Amino acid sequence: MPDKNQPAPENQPAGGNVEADRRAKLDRLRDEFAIDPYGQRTDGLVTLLDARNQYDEAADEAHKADASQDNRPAVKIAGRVVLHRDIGKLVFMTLRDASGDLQVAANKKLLGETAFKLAKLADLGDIVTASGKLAKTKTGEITVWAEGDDGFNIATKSLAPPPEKWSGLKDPELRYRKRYVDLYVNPDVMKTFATRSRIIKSVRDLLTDRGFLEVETPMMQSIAGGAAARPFMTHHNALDIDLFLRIAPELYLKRLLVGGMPKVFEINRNFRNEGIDRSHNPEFTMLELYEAFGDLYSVMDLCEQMIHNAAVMVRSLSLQGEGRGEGEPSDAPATDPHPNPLPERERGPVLRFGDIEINYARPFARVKYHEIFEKANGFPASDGGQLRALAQKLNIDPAGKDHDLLLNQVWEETVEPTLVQPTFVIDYPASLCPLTKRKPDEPNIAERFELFIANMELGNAYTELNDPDVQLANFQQQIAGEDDEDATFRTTDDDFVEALRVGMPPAGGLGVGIDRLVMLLTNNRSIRDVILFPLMRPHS
RNA sequence: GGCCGGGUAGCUCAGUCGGUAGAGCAGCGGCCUUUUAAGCCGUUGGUCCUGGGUUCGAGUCCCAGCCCGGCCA
Repeated sequence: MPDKNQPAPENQPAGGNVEADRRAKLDRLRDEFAIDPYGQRTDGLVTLLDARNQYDEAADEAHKADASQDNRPAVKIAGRVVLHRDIGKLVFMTLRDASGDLQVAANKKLLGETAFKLAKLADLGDIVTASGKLAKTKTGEITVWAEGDDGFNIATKSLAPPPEKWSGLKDPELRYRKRYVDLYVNPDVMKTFATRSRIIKSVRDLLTDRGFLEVETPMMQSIAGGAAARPFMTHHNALDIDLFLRIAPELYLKRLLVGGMPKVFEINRNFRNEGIDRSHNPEFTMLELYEAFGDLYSVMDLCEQMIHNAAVMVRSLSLQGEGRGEGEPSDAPATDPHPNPLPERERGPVLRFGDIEINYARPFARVKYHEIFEKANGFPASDGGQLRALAQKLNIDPAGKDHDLLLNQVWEETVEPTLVQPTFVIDYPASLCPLTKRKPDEPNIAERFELFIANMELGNAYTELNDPDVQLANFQQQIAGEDDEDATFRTTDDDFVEALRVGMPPAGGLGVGIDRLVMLLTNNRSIRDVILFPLMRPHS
């Protein structure tokens, strides 16, 4: 056994002597206990939640009354040690896995000598296995009482010093950089990402049930089209060509409609070389879908159903959680400062987002762009004089802007803050949406909607433009009209125009920001809390 | 891009008026068979983000920079 009192070695690793102490234990596991501190396959494990649910109160009571009666269920479990209480000949540990926490007791009388020594040797952060019977302690805690020669083992030694055991890992920078620690230290984080996976599955299930085909289109494109955004650039060596990471899959998905796929969708990453803030990460996940012979309204119904379904699913998850005494939204206050402003209607789940509650009952509100402007501001959107006056009051410079552009800036300032509950805004001015079909009887109105929830723009949809001549003219006008540096990235996608010449059926198209949807449904105010590894500047 | 806040032990945080760097947890050495953040005794551990400056003396004051967060555009 190494001398514990010897001075710490030189070249101490970061973490003071903690890692050195743990490396000494690693050596002991190999030399003294002859076990592999990095483990191997283990069959027959159950999750900590499953183990807890197998506890049999009657069997426990019967055994306590008469020790010769023992029908208590036995389980084999694995988990990370998050608490370790050594009281001599008895050691209590709290293990954690993705399903929850469970206490293990190592009793010198029940365990083999080696297994008991291992239990005393285990450190916070080690991944251990235990097998034994389920029984409550004096204080009523359901506990696995490890038993036998193999009743306890260290499956993976952790060398890194763990975070503080009840304050946990709080520093947001460390949480994002060391997400692998954040996930096990902060159970709400695990829950958010489990819910994220379920939300995406819910969206995917609805679309595949409706006959949509899931496809993958290029992320590396020689022309970055389908949106107005600055792309990332890269280079392919063998072909010696510059490529862009895509800013949108739109132009490829539409080519699939041309080819005869009637309903397609893609859930995948887009990349935009722009700023980072609470709602923007350079790579983010979008759903885009296209439905041949649909239009704005067909995809509106689909969008509404999709978000409603996801909210119902999340609500049911949190109700299950409440049953076990967990599952409240991560930062829900202990006492509700805004008691029940909305009754939970039979059809509609209600989910908290920050201080507000969002009711996802169908149908969502549908409002016209101009009407809601007038309602918010008290004068018609067509009134240029009042519009300019209001713009100045809002510190928006009207110089050089045409009516609709100025209107939209004022609209964003004055109307968006009112759009809290799920609301489809329709009848956008056509000049703001050059890539959208016009209403047949109102050429100044675009067949477009945007969906707002909690003041965030969540979805955007069009009746898609499929006239190749109009599309080509729009490309050319867009390039001619812009002389900022972004314009260097804009190129007419001739092949896309060629595809439209082949003929794309009339179609509805929809885009939904998946990260924002997850933020809403999991009550996280920052996109970094719903992306596992948000982009951070590298550290030395 | 602008403004504001933060960066001190592995983690969570104190640090007064500028006067030799602190606590809890973790770690290490002990004691302990029903603990719940176990407890008790002892104890190790510091590039105070970086670089300049002021000063007899800087974690603290000043300047510049880096990183993170928040608000705004």
